[in-house]
Amino acid sequence: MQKNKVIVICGPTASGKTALSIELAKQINGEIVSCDSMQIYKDMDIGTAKPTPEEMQGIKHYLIGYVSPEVRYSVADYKIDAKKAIKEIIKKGKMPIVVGGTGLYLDSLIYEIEYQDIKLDEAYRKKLEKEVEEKGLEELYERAKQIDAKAIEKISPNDKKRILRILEIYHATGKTKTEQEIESRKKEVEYDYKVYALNWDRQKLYDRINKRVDIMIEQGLIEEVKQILAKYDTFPTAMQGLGYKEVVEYLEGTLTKEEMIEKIKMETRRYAKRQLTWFRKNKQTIWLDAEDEMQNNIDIILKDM
RNA sequence: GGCUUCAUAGCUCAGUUGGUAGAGCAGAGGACUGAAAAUCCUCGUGUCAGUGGUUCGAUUCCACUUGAAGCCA
Repeated sequence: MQKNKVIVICGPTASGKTALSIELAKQINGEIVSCDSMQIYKDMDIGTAKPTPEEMQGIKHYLIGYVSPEVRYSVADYKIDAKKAIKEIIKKGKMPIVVGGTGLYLDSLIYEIEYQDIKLDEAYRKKLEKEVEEKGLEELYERAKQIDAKAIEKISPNDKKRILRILEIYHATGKTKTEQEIESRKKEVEYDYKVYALNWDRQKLYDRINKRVDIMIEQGLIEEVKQILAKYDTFPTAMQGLGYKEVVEYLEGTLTKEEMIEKIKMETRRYAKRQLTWFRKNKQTIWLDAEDEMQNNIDIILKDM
């Protein structure tokens, strides 16, 4: 049986994914599934560059602004939500278009990675964090090495997050990370994902990022952050968002306004670089020249259909 | 106008008791399976301001020039 096609538009931040995907959706009767770890949150609109209703032009978007910033969201949640959205779109007889820049989330779809149904053990993570402080990361690194020597080969002794993760997986499931990863890739990929990535001359992309940050400030990013801080109490992951944590530093007086703006620009440029590294890894990806006419790129996508 | 100090990587600065130089930041490349807009790894040749002089050899010492900062008038 032929698999259903799912179009994927990825690329670094500020590369024009939104505009291209909406135009494409209009031409092929599509609907859009966002693949963005920050646009999922409510009330975080300006800083995450969510498409506005006007921009959407009536095209339905899924997985945008539907989670409270107080919720701890993860790739495992995303996988479930995105698959559901894709299924729904196909059921309607429309074409699903996955759009976004979060490489980890995207991989969960295109490689059909299966996550076991386990919750994060907050208490255990806190305990580990405390141990790091008291005994040092080295000791936990050694412990992780005992549990899963293969996984630790690829992990730096400084990579706290991944070292803790090895311990957490073992604690929660009794399995090693290596074992778990093998199991997670057993299922056949359900859809025929066609992955396109937008590419820019680096300097031009950076100019766009810089300009976009200035616009976010003009549009009221600082006010948006103030409102979120007033409305919610905790931010397990949402405050990792670029722009948000820097505005918080500014509000706390750690940074001047100018320093804050420069820092957001710089961190966003680096983020774009990391995104490009991620997307370059998948050799099936078809790269589109974002500086070309939009319709030319749409035609390239249409030709493959 | 006089005196003093400074001029080294894109930026901030070390350093060479004379044998052509190295940190941080920026930047580049990479990794990535439940925090991922996160987290982590690797990568340092540049007329050592310019022109002369001393010297086997000058970025280093000397003179002058240019520029910057400070002090005195």
